[in-house]
Amino acid sequence: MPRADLLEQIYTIVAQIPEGRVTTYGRVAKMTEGATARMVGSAMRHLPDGHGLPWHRVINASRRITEHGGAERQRERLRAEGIAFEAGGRVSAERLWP
DNA sequence: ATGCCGGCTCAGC
DNA sequence: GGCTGAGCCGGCA
Repeated sequence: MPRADLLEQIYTIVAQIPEGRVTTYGRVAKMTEGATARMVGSAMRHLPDGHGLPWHRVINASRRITEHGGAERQRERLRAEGIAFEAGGRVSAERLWP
């Protein structure tokens, strides 16, 4: 599967995450045909402005926000959608999107 | 071609 | 739950 197609699949999947729900890099990766969690993370990082994708709804397998440049922004966006963080900065498992 | 690093994961302790 | 190491992927130097 060519890299461009995987990227397209990643975008399509991320675009489907409902508001107020989250999913993980690994889950998104598994829904594609061959992408790895790292590729998903990389894809999210290089998103241009105004893409409209809910990149903030993608968190790591520990159900936490991976520390990086825009981590703060991501946390705020999620909170704005009504997503609460449990002790340890974790997102409730019920918020996970299949 | 070679090597290193990444918004990651998972198996093993 | 925390720490470590491998994974064998793509992008970039």
